[in-house]
Amino acid sequence: MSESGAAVRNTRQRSAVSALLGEMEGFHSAQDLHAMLRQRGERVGLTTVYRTLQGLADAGEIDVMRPPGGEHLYRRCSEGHHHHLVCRACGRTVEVAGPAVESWADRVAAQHGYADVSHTLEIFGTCPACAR
Amino acid sequence: MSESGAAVRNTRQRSAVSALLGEMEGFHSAQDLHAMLRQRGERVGLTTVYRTLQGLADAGEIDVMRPPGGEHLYRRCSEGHHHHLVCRACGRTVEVAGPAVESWADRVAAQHGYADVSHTLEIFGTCPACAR
DNA sequence: CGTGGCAACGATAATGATTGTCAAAAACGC
DNA sequence: GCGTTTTTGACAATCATTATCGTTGCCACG
Repeated sequence: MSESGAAVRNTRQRSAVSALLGEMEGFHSAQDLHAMLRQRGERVGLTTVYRTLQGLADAGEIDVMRPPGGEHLYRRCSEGHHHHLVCRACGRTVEVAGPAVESWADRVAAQHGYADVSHTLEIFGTCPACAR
Repeated sequence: MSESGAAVRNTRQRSAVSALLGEMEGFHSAQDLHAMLRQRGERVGLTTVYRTLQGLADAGEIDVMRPPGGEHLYRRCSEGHHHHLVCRACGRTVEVAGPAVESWADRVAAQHGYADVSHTLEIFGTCPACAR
């Protein structure tokens, strides 16, 4: 028992999910991803997909969105803190950064004495292609 | 058959839900509110509570939050656009306004050609009382 | 190279909030 | 009051997510 109790094992299924996320554009639900893995012939259980996605999300390697309407959507994103500009119609997503927003949120929270601050921000709109 | 067929009727149940929201502080789930109405002796069906809350939310009279963990939370808020600073531990909520954020969001969306823009923003932290 | 411990897997059942259904009741206009 | 139309509400249905638990396979160490 080494002191680095990571104990995260490298399994075929985990690799498959991670690889799939690497290729995909945009957000997809857990069940979507599961279906795609099946189509590819990868045999991965739905439970495992959920578990893996949660693990990746906890590790900060993917982003989670909870759109009104039910399912959680996951996506491999660039590193660092950023937010999303999402098309209501087609789902096309643009990553946006807003340093000013980050500092504003921290400042406002601090003013009210709140500590250990985080925030969520999503921008919705209709993209140029769908606007027509 | 008139197209202006709003026809929103004023019912005892609707008043009860609205009144309850007026007295409550903080966010509460639909099932919470339903239980409270029951305790008061008001006889309102759970289905109706959901419907009423949705109606109020659509009308912009209350705000909805979807915290990680499941249930939708509803709250009567001050009018106008604002966001929430929520304590992770006790749920205490502060309304905050950030005109700069609004314009930033609109500007960013416009830069990418997105139209009909809206956004959601929540700030989470630990309030002074819970920090100790 | 073999083996044992332990985490991960995965099929299935359980959970639980939300939504749909539809007959009966209540509101509103006249 | 009366008829029409909306609303109500008990219950069933939906459906994504989570828990369960026996099995499998990874990994380290002998």
